[in-house]
Amino acid sequence: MNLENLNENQKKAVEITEGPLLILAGAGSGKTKVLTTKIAYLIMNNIAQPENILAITFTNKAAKEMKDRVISMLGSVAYNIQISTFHSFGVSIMRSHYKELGYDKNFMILDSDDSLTVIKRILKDLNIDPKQYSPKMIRNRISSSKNELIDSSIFSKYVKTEFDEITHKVFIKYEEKLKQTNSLDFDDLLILPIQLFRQNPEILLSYQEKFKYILIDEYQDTNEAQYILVKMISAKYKNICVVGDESQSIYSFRGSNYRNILNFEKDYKNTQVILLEKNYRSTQTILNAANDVIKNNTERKDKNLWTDNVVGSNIKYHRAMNEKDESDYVTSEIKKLINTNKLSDIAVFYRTNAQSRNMEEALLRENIPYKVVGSFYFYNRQEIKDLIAYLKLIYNEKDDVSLLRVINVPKKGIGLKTIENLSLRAVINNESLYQSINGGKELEFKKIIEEIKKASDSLSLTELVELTLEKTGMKQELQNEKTLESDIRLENLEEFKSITKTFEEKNGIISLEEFLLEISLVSDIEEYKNNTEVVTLMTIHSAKGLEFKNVFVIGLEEGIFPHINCMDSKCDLEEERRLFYVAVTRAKENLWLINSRKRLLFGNESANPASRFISEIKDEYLDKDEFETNPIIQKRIIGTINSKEEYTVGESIIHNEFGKGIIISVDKSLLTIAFPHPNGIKKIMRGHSSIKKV
DNA sequence: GCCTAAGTGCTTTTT
DNA sequence: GCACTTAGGC
Repeated sequence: MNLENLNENQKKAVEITEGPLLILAGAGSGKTKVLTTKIAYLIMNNIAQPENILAITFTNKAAKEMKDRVISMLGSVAYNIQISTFHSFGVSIMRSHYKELGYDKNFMILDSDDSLTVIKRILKDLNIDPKQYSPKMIRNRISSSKNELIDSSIFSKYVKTEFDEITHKVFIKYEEKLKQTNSLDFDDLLILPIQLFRQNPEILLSYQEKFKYILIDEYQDTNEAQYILVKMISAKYKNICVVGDESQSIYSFRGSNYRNILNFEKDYKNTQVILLEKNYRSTQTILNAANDVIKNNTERKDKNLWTDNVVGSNIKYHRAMNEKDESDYVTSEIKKLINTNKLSDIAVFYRTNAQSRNMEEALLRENIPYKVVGSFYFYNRQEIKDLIAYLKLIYNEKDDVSLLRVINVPKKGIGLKTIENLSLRAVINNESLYQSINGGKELEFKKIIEEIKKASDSLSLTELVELTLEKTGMKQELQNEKTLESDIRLENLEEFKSITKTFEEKNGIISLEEFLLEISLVSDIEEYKNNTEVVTLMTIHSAKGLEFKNVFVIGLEEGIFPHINCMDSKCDLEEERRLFYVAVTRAKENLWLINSRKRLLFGNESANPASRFISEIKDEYLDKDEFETNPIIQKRIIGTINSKEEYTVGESIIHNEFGKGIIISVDKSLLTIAFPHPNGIKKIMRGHSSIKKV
């Protein structure tokens, strides 16, 4: 096989096929090229059969990209290579071994929203006030525990605070509920395979024998469960090749631990290490800027990323007046690019999903086609969620969560009372809600589901969707409504059918099971579309692993990026900096860094100083476009507080947490108060703690 | 049981 | 600004 187009180290990385191999690959150093070439090398040199190779990536996007590349190198044999995300790999294990773990064949996967719904319901059952104990926090706590392989019984040993105690109670119920409804959450997809392997060494052995060659991309982002899973499967042959860069570790909120990559040599004896330091992607200027920023992090291995690409043009820094002005600026710059660039060469990155909206509005106004990657907006629409809930229930009647969602959709007079009775009966008889239906208006509902179920065997997926929309009355209801709103909903449902159609065209005859599994892991509509000639909008997290000729990073303000929740601890701040590093190193030729003096945040106007990351870049690499030097922003926290007392604007008060402040506005019982604060960040707080008149 | 208005809290990031 | 919850009238 011809490895001529690789450099020395890349070549070595491909040729070392036996034993543990650690590839420390800086941004843009061609690691995907190395990985895909390595897979091709293994197969073409008959070292491994396609089915002996397991390649794991982090995002669906990355998996798809790798698969496409391998297919173009190897042709159809490549279809037998398991290239997937950790989670979809987990699904494939569960589909073969659900029995050993006591699940039914038609298990369902809950996304994080579903998990939250389950937890809210448990809180209700346990009479716990969700305002006092945030369901989200409980969910996150449970999820991170699971990712550390801590189940509820182990968790009991770590209970210290009252919150822990509540979490523990909910944790137990949550486990019960999921098992009872034959459902798995995302974390189960990692920990159940581990449990399976621990309990059944012979099954583990079969996986070890099957996957003799293992490749893991973005190893710095693995969490404990993923780390253990990989370790187990690779234990026999130890042909494990991991690629990563601790400077790009950005998933610690999900339990990822970049020390996994720093410790790889200790974990796997006789590891060979290869450094890929030459960058093929970016101009020298962009690379210099990235290096300037990342060197402010203390916890990192020293890498020296270099390139022999051209110096390139300076990075453009623009400070806009407000968020509208910001997106208008980006749009006008994009318009300048259109003549000489493909739209697919342009990307806009932001820190939080909410920031896409202004950008979308501006692009819509100017008729510039775009796509928002990783937006679950479509699947989060009420009508789509309802439809999916119906489909899930048709597939798995034990799915109580879905049943509760749609039992009264469209409205048929089934309210709280009915559901309470139903729940009670279900608990007593230890059966699902669906099973416990035996009369009333609910029976009508059950009959409809039964009818669709019966018909489903002889229908294609798209036909099944159509039948569901008709039999349930969802379609009729919307057609009768005849409002703008209902029209949009109908359109969305049509769009859903076009997704199932595309799906069928791509995959042939597809079962409801396969479809539901797929959309539970890939709930991003863009993955199913082929609209390639568009500008790409996405969060920096989704941008990892990708590259674009022209990159805009917006919202570079203290409090947004670095995000306000990440500014307190050094460790979080370093992760924000790594995130910024990822953003910058996506750009091949041109980079814009943009922020705004003022913006509407949570409905309040706020003024944030420019992100510290900008000042970490040497001035010589920046073309600054701001019509005044950065003013020293007045340092204050703004708090809004409920109060019955009479206050007037301008009055001084004392707050028991923030100290002295001044009333800025009075709106009914809502007060907005300014407090001096060293960070210069506005913090919105409402409805708690007391203030006193001075 | 359904509808509406008022109230409340909230946004990191992904599978 | 928005989505979600809750209370109260029908």
